[in-house]
Amino acid sequence: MARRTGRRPGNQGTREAILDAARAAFAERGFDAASIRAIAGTAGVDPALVHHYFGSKDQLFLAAMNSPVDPGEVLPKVLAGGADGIGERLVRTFLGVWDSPAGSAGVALLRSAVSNDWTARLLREFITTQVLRRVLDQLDVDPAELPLRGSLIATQLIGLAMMRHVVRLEPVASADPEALVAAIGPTVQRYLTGPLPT
Amino acid sequence: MARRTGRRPGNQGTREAILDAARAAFAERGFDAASIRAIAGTAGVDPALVHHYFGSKDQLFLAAMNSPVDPGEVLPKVLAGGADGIGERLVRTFLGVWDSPAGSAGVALLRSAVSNDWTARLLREFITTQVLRRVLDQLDVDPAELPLRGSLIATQLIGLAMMRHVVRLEPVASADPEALVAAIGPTVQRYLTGPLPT
DNA sequence: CGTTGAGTTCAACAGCTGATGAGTTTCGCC
DNA sequence: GGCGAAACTCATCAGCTGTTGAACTCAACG
Repeated sequence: MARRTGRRPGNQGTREAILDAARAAFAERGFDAASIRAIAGTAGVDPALVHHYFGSKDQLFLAAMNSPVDPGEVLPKVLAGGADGIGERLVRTFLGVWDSPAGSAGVALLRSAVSNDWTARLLREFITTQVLRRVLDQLDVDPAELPLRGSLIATQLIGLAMMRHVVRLEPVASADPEALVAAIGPTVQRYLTGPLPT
Repeated sequence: MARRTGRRPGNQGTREAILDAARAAFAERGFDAASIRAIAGTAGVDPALVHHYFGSKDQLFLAAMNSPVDPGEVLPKVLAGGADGIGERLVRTFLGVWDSPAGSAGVALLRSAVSNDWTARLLREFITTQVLRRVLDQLDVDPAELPLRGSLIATQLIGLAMMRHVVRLEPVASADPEALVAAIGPTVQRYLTGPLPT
């Protein structure tokens, strides 16, 4: 079987070029406002080719988000050190991720989740199943308390990302990362290990 | 002078109906995604009438935001009690505002600021000139430290609003307000009066 | 009465959107 | 060389967008 003849070239990076352009566009304008025509334009490609590769705008978005985001790799290092000082380590790692290439995917996800329903669901599921679940496995937090502690941390960290990378409110937008770690780390620490209201 | 003849009826509330529909639409979909046609539709009015009253979509947005938001009224009560327990009072008042009619304007502003540049500028200026300035006047915070303290508070509070009213992550989305006050109040308190990193 | 002008509607413009399907080029294999 | 298939382009569709200008309705005034 497997009669495979015909053109099978190295697919010389145009697919990756489209994904890069898509990530940049989604990060800058959000899912709804980013247009396939503009993405194809900066990738130097015909708009129809985007559909040829990815089928629909939704699937293009999913493909652009899936590749660079991988909490399974970075989270264990944060959790391995135990509960002591985990707040500061979490904030430091969090800030690092947003300044990396994966950061544009994050901005895209965040921007899109605000104006588009199904991307918001995507963000929620990412937070709950990809992040909170792993924390629960590694750290011994009371499973009954984990959702509240986790979403409290989410309010602080998503708010930090919003102000620093989306709304760009100074001086947080261009503050030294370590200053933010020192200021916000204790907050996260308290949300994770401190007392909880009844 | 003042030759005013012709029809001068009571302007029977259609203008307010348009504003209400606009606030709801902007809150639910954001500035870009909300359409004048849809707004006119739920207001039971022809789309052209919206332009007749407000001129452009931008001006309609401004008109819809201006009426219900007034930090000059609620902030003094929060600040009057002095620095003791101001964190909890701020969070309590903040949550109250978002659950009031003014909350939909807030959601609209927040949603829009993420995907639209000039509404983001609007939100930034609202935070800095309407909120932080008044805090500076009433509380004796070192003016040099106020911007950083203020924007740290903004990360926490905007993050709270995002999670509770936009992304709707549970259990924060439907948590008892007083539980959130108890959990987040100390954070705000520390950002405002606690030590600051160099 | 008739004029006036605000309230309101109709029809249409140009521009953009995601998507489709047929057509063309270009390569790898037999 | 020539066949097959992947990479890629062109033209086009229907639908939506904000905005415009002319037209119509109708209550109040002189």
